[in-house]
Amino acid sequence: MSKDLAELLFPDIDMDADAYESIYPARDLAEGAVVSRLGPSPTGFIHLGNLYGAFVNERLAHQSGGVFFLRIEDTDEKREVEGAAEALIESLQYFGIRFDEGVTADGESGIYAPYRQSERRDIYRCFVKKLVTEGKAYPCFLTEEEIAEIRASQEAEKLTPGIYGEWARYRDADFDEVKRRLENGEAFVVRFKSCARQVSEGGRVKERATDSAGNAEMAPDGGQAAETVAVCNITVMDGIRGELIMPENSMDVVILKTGGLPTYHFAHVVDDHLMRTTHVIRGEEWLSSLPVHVALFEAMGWKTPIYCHTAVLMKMEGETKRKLSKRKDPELSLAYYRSEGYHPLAVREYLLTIINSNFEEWRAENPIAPIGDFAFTTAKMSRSGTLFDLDKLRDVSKEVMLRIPACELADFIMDWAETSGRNTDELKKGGKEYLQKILDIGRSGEKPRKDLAYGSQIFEFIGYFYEGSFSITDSRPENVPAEDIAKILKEYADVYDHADDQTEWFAKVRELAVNNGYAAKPKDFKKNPEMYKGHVGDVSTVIRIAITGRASSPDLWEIQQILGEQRVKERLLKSRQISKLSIS
RNA sequence: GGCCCUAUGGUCAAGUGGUUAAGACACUGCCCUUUCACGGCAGUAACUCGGGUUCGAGUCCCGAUAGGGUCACCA
Repeated sequence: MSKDLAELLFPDIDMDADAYESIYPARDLAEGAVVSRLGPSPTGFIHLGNLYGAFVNERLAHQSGGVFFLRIEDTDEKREVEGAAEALIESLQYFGIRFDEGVTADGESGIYAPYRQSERRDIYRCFVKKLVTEGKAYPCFLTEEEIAEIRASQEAEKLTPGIYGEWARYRDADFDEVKRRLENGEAFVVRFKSCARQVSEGGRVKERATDSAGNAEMAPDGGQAAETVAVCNITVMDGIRGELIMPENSMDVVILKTGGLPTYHFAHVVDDHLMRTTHVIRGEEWLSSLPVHVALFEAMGWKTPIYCHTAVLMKMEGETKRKLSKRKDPELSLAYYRSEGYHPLAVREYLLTIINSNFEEWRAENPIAPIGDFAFTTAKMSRSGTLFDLDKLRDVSKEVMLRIPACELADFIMDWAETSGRNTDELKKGGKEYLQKILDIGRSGEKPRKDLAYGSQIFEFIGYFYEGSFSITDSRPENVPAEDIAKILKEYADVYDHADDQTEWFAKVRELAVNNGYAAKPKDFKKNPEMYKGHVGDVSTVIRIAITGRASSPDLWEIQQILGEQRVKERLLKSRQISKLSIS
């Protein structure tokens, strides 16, 4: 009977489902090797959460000597966005995610192909046919309107909405009716028969947890110790969360849609079995459909993979935390970090600090080791929703930038400026070597500067090295009289010798300061403020503003060396002219 | 609303029955210092609540509360 039904539904499928076992054989991997995958749907938006998940998958597979592959889950034609898969691959690649197998930028690689679910249609249909044959699934002719009605009435009666029990009208429909409807050209979906033990079968007493001594009764205050519930519970071991107790699936969920493509639930079960996935690592939002997946694996007679449900990334909105959303948080898209110019390594490193709680500690002990050396564990993964912290990212980024040689950094900045649409004319004109010198200011030695965090910040930070973006933005220290400016600048220009080393140079600045009534050292000024107009720092600030346009900058001497003698003199002259104008 | 997950400073978090409850970011002050940055020192600030188990609970159990997730022919 069921066999006839299956034949009626899928006359075109004549392949034996078991044959797939040999087409997609078990992987020959060492004990303990993790096979994981990323299964994005190509909807065109990639946010930090995707990267977060990708890292967990990637690390777990690669550090165990396993395989990490990319499968595109494009079973929803309605939401699919043109070119989204390509963009996703490119983006993940930029942030350092390496796949061993699956969909690539220009095709596919691996023997478990195809890796696009839309191309695996017949495989799914073959397994659906098998389930129908075994009486574990059935065609359902409920229309959208009918389902909406059912839902409305269920809600009115405060019942759990869904297709189950008496509402599963076609669950036991007879062959002739199905045949008639099919001949009528009616559209159908295939639903999986829930085999949850229902209340009508006698119900079950919800099991209460027992303490280590075996005492089942933990409510001595007379509270309800036991409660009758609709279905039994199942227990699943989650790789991150440990033992999970959930109600058995009681819905007749759709596994094959009208168009002949499977739903996520069914597709992932078939694929992860056939592709020999050992660990399904995915977001917490999948937790509630876990019972469906477990039931599906059981019905298929397959071993369930180890599920690892990661915490979601949250965002602060007003007073409360909220899950990152595609629509509302464009600034948390991967594209944002790219356009702001965060180095991929920095984003990677930051994500790792929130993925594994002991990463920061490890990093402190191994300041220069590559990320790959860190032993990543699911046990150290956070279970609660994490708030994204931009301050922390920036801090991490500063450390990461310090580890990158100036030469590479210069290339990075050049590339970033180009791709993010900045004006790169001057950058190019100045040349890479010039940029490299600028980026390397104060980065060597015991206590290197940590000025550099990300592209757009750096671009702004080094602006005064380029004539086009150089302008005087800060004003002189308040205690320096306006008439002193031109005088200081003139005297400085007179004694300036580009060949001076840093000590010689500063000695001259100090002398100049003293000659003009400024203290040689800030401490002298603090002790006797009435004796001076200010101190050497004020004089340096005047010079600094003339050279860089700003009251604060890295070491002036180094800046002057990089700018070159001629431009230093030009800027001094220009400032003198401006200050004269402002006096008169 | 049902079900599920989560709960330590503003943020990320150590902590697995006995601690003066780590550390990092951020913040504040001081020191170093020609500015800024770096660095050093110091400081503000936390176990959601109520029961229970125990000699002893942040840690175990139950419950409440709060936040989040999910209840589709979306993944």
